[in-house]
Amino acid sequence: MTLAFAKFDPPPAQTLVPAGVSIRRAPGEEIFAQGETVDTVYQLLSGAVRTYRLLGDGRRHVCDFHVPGDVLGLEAGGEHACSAEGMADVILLAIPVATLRRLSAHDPLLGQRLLSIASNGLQRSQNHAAMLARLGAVERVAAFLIDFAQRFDADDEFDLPMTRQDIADYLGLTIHTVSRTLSHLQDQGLIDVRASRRVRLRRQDELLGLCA
Amino acid sequence: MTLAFAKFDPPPAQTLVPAGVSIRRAPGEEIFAQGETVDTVYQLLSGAVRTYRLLGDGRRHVCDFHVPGDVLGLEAGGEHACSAEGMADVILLAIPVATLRRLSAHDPLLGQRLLSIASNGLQRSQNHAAMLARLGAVERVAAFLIDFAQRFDADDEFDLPMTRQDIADYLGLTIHTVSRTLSHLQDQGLIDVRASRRVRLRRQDELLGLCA
DNA sequence: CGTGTGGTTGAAGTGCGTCAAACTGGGTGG
DNA sequence: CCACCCAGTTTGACGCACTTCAACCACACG
Repeated sequence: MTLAFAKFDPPPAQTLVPAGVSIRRAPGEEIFAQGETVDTVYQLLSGAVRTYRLLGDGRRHVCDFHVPGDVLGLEAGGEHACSAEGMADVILLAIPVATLRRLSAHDPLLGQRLLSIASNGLQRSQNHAAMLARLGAVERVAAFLIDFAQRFDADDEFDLPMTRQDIADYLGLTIHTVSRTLSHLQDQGLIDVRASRRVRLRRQDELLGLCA
Repeated sequence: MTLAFAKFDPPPAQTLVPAGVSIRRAPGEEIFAQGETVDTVYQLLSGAVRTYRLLGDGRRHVCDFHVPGDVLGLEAGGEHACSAEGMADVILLAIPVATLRRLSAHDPLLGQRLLSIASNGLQRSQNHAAMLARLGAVERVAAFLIDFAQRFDADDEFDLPMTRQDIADYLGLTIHTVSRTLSHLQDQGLIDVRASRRVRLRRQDELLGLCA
């Protein structure tokens, strides 16, 4: 658990609770699945995770991408509304909900912390919904790049841990449109796609201007 | 406050806390506004409320419609991410966040209640996002009608408290598409639009089948 | 009876999806 | 070392669903 921290830089801001065990997952491996009973909550220590839902007819919707420090699986009903998978090698802190409930019964601060995590998730989801409802393809891709850069790296050049299909399913587009839009932004000189997974943001201010 | 309950049937399941004062708002009147500091949380006692965001260029996105019993304004950061307005005459219970914080410090059950409210909101928002990302106009309108009927009324005929523009801004469509889609569903015999605001669901099962 | 707000409907335009094909880089085996 | 393969990606041509533009309609209110 502390070992997991040691080799990464920077370490997650803080662990949710001084409890739980760290687990490891390979890329593409399932962490929890849509419909499963929620008995464990996870905090991502390193790597990157996607959460997604499968619709009735097989269409996929990526709910969010998660970075170290994020808490996953803190959900309302008794069962998970999303599945979660690593997009790279992933280390997580697994915390039984029973433990969480027990601790928060005596620690109002933890309760507030959990509330704040859920509220933050709500806010992210509402941003996401607003984007899907009202922005065009260029605006969506620009918003995605800006958001990703802020959350993962804060640098202006970085590697994307997800495929074009993941991005498309997150943005409500097809891989074709995502690919075309990235090419388009490159033609405009706003970004460099140095390799399919490696991107440099050249005019972050202009990208931001595109996000409405 | 109890007076507010008395004249409505059924009354909201339960009040959040035995505190706060009831306030009244006219249709279209603001309850709180995007960007304002969160100093009060509201529980809707009667009427119907829309929460919405304005994007940079004036486009509007309706985050959700709220029914009696719903809690509004429980948000993460220090400020509201949405504005809230009544769509009809509205009665709300206004609870200072300071009160809420004080009570929840000594009542872990309240903390869990708040967490569950926020998680439910998150789940609704994720459903909403998935719909916006992946469903077509007919599916969106069908999903909206089914959801609304379940939450407001549970009957198969009801009045919509919102305008076509509200629905369009909620579904990520234009009023034209919403109107056309309703006409289309009526032509199929799935619904009756008895007046512009009054709808009857004739084949709820088939509507449900459209929602993927 | 005139005016205004909200809703419906038609015709034309367009942004993204679909279909189809070519490309790229990494891995494997001959 | 090269031939091959394969998943992921890019790009083009075309079609369609939804938007846009433009009327017209319905009902409430002064």
